[in-house]
Amino acid sequence: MLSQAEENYLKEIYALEEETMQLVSTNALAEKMRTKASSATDMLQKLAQKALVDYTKYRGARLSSKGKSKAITIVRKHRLWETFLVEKLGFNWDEVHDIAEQLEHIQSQSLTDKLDAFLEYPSFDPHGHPIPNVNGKIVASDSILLSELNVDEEGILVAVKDSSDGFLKYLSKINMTIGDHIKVLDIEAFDNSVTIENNTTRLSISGNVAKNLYIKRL
Amino acid sequence: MLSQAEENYLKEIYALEEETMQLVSTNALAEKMRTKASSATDMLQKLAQKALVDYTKYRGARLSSKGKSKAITIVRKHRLWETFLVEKLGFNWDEVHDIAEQLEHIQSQSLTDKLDAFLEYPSFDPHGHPIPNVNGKIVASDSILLSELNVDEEGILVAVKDSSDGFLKYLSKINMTIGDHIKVLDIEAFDNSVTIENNTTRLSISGNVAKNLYIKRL
DNA sequence: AAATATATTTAGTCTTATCTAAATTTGCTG
DNA sequence: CAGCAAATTTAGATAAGACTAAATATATTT
Ligand SMILES: [Mn+2]
Ligand SMILES: [Mn+2]
Ligand SMILES: [Mn+2]
Ligand SMILES: [Mn+2]
Repeated sequence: MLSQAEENYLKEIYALEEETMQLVSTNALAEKMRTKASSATDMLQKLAQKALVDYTKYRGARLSSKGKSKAITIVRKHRLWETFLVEKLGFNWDEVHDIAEQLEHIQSQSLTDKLDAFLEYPSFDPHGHPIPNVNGKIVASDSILLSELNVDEEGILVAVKDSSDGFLKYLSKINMTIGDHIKVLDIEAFDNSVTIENNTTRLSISGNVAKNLYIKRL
Repeated sequence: MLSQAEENYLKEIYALEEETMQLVSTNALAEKMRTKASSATDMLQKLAQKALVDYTKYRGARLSSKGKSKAITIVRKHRLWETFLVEKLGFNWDEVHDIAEQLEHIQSQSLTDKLDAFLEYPSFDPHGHPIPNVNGKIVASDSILLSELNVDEEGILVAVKDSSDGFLKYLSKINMTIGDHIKVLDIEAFDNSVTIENNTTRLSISGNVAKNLYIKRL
């Protein structure tokens, strides 16, 4: 059985691999885990020892198939719990991450499966992220970042990239949520800020914000 | 914030105090925690240091009011989660203890409160044990053990004392659950076994079983 | 290709929670 | 009340996971 620390590292290695499509470096991992490079090295050595990652000294690591399957199980639990917290307990989408960070470590296959059934097998969590099914299968997404849209293009906001408290609270403040219909009205060349129309409201968002919103083209 | 180990010890000290109404001894605590006396001593010293227990070397320990309130919070969470698992997810009452043993350590006051509301503020868990309310208040019980009933007395099974898997599975097997109407037909003097009528069925249970069933007299 | 900068690993320390073995205290018995 | 047994504490070790400082490897510049 894996410790919570091991599980958290596996999940982060998985996320970094998906994001960069490259070997995960010690520094990148340490930064995400908010720890020191030496700690990341220790953990990579241990995970390699347990055959959960393929790790080459000084070069970086990637998940083994065993490690990947563990990581997906944890992601599945995390997203199911987030969905439970929002759908059943009435939390806001910006309140659930830290709680799910704990709940994802509860060890019980039958609990996960019954929770999944109770929620009626959801495909996406409150942030629009896909929930792996019981076999670890994840629905492919053809969404792109809002920053990649051109003027006059439209789409539906299907997910956020950054799901930090701060970003989610900002979105709530500007009244933007998953499912919104968005149209690009203008793009400022000098700072990449984007003027959009959303819910018949016109507003301007920074380039950084635009890079954290996943849109499905209409 | 308390570690899981500290929380588990606090909960067990609380249970032992309630059960024996005496100072908790190192050996008794170690046995319940399935650890060694030296480990229990270490933990008692740490808990005393944190003012969660009043502890006198060689004499034993009792919870401080701070420690008791922590313990009750953990018991509250444990029993709320057990109720959730049975009522909402469809687990059997003999499957939930180990999962709740993990869930009780999730840190989030608002989660506990929202879960309580979602379950409509239950007063008892699936084993008939009272659930402390948000202020730590526990409903007093006037139930007695089945072993204390005399021949011809009747009552309702309101709770189990032993809530181990094995005991609960046994009760399921003989078709006995919380809420059953039970009448004592006969008591064997030589081994304290009890013949009862339950659900119009007559059956015999051992003295040990009778000592683990809480009955409310009719 | 050497020099420098950056990334990574290693060595050694710390804390928590466990254990075994040894020392100490308490409590009971003769 | 002395002596022994049981209960409890202390001492010393171990493992996980973190940290700092030092060593080493890799990458970038001249
Ligand atoms: Mn986590
Ligand atoms: Mn999410
Ligand atoms: Mn527990
Ligand atoms: Mn219970």
